[in-house]
Amino acid sequence: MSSVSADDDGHEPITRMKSRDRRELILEAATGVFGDYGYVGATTDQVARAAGVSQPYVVRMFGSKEKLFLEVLRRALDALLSTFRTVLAENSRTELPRYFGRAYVDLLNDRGLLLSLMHAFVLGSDPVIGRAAREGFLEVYEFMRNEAGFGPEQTREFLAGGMLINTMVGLRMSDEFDTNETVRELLTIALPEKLDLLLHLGKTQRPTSK
Amino acid sequence: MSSVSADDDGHEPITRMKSRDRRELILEAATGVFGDYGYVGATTDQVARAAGVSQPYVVRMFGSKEKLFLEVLRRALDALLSTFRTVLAENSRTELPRYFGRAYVDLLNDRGLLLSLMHAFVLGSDPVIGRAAREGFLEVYEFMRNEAGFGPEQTREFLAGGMLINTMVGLRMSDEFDTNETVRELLTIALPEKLDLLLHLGKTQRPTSK
DNA sequence: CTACTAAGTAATCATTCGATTACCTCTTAA
DNA sequence: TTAAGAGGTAATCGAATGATTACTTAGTAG
Repeated sequence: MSSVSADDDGHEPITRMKSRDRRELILEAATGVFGDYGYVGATTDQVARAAGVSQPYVVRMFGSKEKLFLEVLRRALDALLSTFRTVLAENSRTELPRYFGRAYVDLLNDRGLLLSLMHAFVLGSDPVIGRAAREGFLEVYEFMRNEAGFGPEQTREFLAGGMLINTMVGLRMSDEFDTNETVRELLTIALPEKLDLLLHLGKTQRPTSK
Repeated sequence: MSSVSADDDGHEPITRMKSRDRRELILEAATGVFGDYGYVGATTDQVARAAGVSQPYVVRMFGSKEKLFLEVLRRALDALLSTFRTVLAENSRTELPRYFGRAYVDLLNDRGLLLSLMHAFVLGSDPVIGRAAREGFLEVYEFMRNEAGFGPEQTREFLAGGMLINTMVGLRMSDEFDTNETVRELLTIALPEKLDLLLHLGKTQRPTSK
């Protein structure tokens, strides 16, 4: 969730914002909340609170919870792809996989981003979200094959590694890092360098109440 | 979901069963439903209908939706591990990875089994389900390392490949197989042989109403 | 037979949640 | 200065859902 004023509770001088800016704020908050609870599990009220606005405002601004999630998904994919494109532009072709890997793990800094993606990837049965999720995954696949010039097996390896990382994150496996030897082993294996990054995201904050 | 009398609607001579058997039936139905809609998205009523019993009966038999899901998760893990143990016992150590891979994909025959696992793996933030899911994943990891004798990198590769397959299934990517060239490419790459199996599971049946 | 137990349901309740409505109040252009 | 539009909320609604309660009825042991 937003690192600044996580619990934007109370009624501090809610400064009026241009709706574009407010929209941005809400999308960031929503990314965090959807990442933590999933599409179905998250409530528009949680998003509203995290963004410091009222629940009806969230719904009205995006039309529906579903449309809000679709925007979150879209933004997450854009962030992922644009990150990769930057990496692609700044590095030589050799060693590219390693750099992509690093960049991917770096995306964990944007709390909720990869988690929201992950949640979308499991919603294949949903008529509208499922379609969007499939198309999103395919975009990434096509980027690898066509833009980055990865071969089939190289692509498979990369995507598979990414899904393993996603799973570790989705499971909040890092929460158990210093209490469980096996977890340490697993995470060390699963994360290509950058283990420290995962660990310093802070233990998953658990809002006790919805 | 159950292949026989999928929609056990109406009030056909509901033969009374020993509760052990009924329990089994409900667990199978629940595996399918949870696989399709996820823990939060699935309703106890959907499970009940799929099992051909009333909703209160489902809740009473398992205590709560949460406990029901935990049992589904437990069974899925047991099925996975016992399958692997069988493979392990029947084959020589060399070529083991390939056989595990096949066995894993074969598990797709048990509709909902891998999907339910996948759904659990994304619930890390849930206090009780998250813990169970982490422990479950660790069981699989430890099996690979200790029982199957996989090395670290070999284990990583295997788990990563598994997560990629899970993602393809969760996304219902195969639904698009014959309408999208890229999907064909992706699935061919992602699935080590056994592609046909994934394709013949039947297009995800979509009950239009909950 | 009969009475008891286990299998199973109908009815209904309390909550939760997304959405809608009706309203308020800043900001700003003329 | 003021009207109007944009930013924003309080109140509330209806549907969905997990759970509970109070029953009914099929087996089955004696």
